[in-house]
Amino acid sequence: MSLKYALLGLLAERPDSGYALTQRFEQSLQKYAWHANHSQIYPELAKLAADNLATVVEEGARGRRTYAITDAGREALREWLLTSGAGPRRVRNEAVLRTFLLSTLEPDDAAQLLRRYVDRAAQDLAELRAVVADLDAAEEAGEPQRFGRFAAEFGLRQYAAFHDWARWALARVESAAPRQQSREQGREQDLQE
Amino acid sequence: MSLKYALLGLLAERPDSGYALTQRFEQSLQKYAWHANHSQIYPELAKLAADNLATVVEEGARGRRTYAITDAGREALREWLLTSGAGPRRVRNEAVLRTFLLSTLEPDDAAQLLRRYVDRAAQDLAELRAVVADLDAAEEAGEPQRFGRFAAEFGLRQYAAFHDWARWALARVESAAPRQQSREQGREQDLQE
DNA sequence: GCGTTCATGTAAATGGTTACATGATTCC
DNA sequence: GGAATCATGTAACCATTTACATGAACGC
Repeated sequence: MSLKYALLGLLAERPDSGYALTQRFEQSLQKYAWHANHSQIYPELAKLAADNLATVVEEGARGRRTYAITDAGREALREWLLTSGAGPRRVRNEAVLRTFLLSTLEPDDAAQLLRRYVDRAAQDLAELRAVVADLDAAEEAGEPQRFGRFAAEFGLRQYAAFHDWARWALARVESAAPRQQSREQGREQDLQE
Repeated sequence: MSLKYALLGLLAERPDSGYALTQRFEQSLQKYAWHANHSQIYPELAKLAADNLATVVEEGARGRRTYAITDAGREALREWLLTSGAGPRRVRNEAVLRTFLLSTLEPDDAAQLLRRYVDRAAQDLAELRAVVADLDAAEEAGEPQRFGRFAAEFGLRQYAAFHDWARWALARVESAAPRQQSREQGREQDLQE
């Protein structure tokens, strides 16, 4: 069900082809909200058109078909947003799963992984800050964008929180096993026979 | 693939039955990391046993079968955690999707929803803080828990970030359309002219 | 004895991924 | 003319959800 509304949401911002929507998915939604690839998107667009929630408004080169949201589509989207918030919050996020399970590792393995996470979060943060700076500059210049800026800010705060958490977790893991983090392996003392 | 490792991870903490694992899924993983229900978990456990990554270590009342992770299972889990971090980070999170799409609504609708989100995040935060306090108290008393504390701290920081984001978004939406929000709640003081 | 919780499963349908397939257009 | 990109689709497979199904044990 969610894919349907994700597409309606993207179309509510502006009309686009399946190809373009696939790209917008990759850019704005994939990392935080929802993922889908083209083989799912094309049939779903056909379904939206069949249900009169979207229509083909243009046929261009290379069989390109541009879809636009209809009034019925906009209403369906609004309805879903305003009413559907109550249910259970189910999440699937493999990266987070990995971080949770990391506490099942030996402290040295866990610390090694956490260091990688901290580094990568820092990188992600730097990239997003650049994106946000661009968006803000564009806004200064007059454009009214909304969707992208919200998403970027969300990502920014999420990554910052993750970065902080990973450093907190690393400190905990290191203080739990403050032995040798000098050599990376060489664990000799753990045969407590 | 992820379900397999999620189960191995839970079993790495302690042996449990399919029934108990279903509950642990609901408590610790569902909200942030991964979701699965019993009809998926039972067959997957059978598969783990067939692959010798887990074994039945006890058969109790009511057909209860307790599974434990094997050495091979522990090694498979470690392998996955240490090597699989590179791929694309795909996320499915309906709640976040809804927050992103909210910027397609009329400002008044969006503001109304955001207020709900702010309130709920505050509630979630309060609940988690209580959980964390309990965990920390148990730790003071000697128990060495690891998994649950990491997850709880993660949730805490995540909800805090979401709460902040929602308030930021609300301020933006309200300043974009500062018309009539006088009724509906009773907030009079926010025209800080 | 009756209701609740414990406990496990299977089947049908839906949702999602990966692989296969095709061809037009653009840029060089 | 050849490579890259644009553009759409289908099919087979795997993952997940929902619904159906059963019965033992426990608390009262």
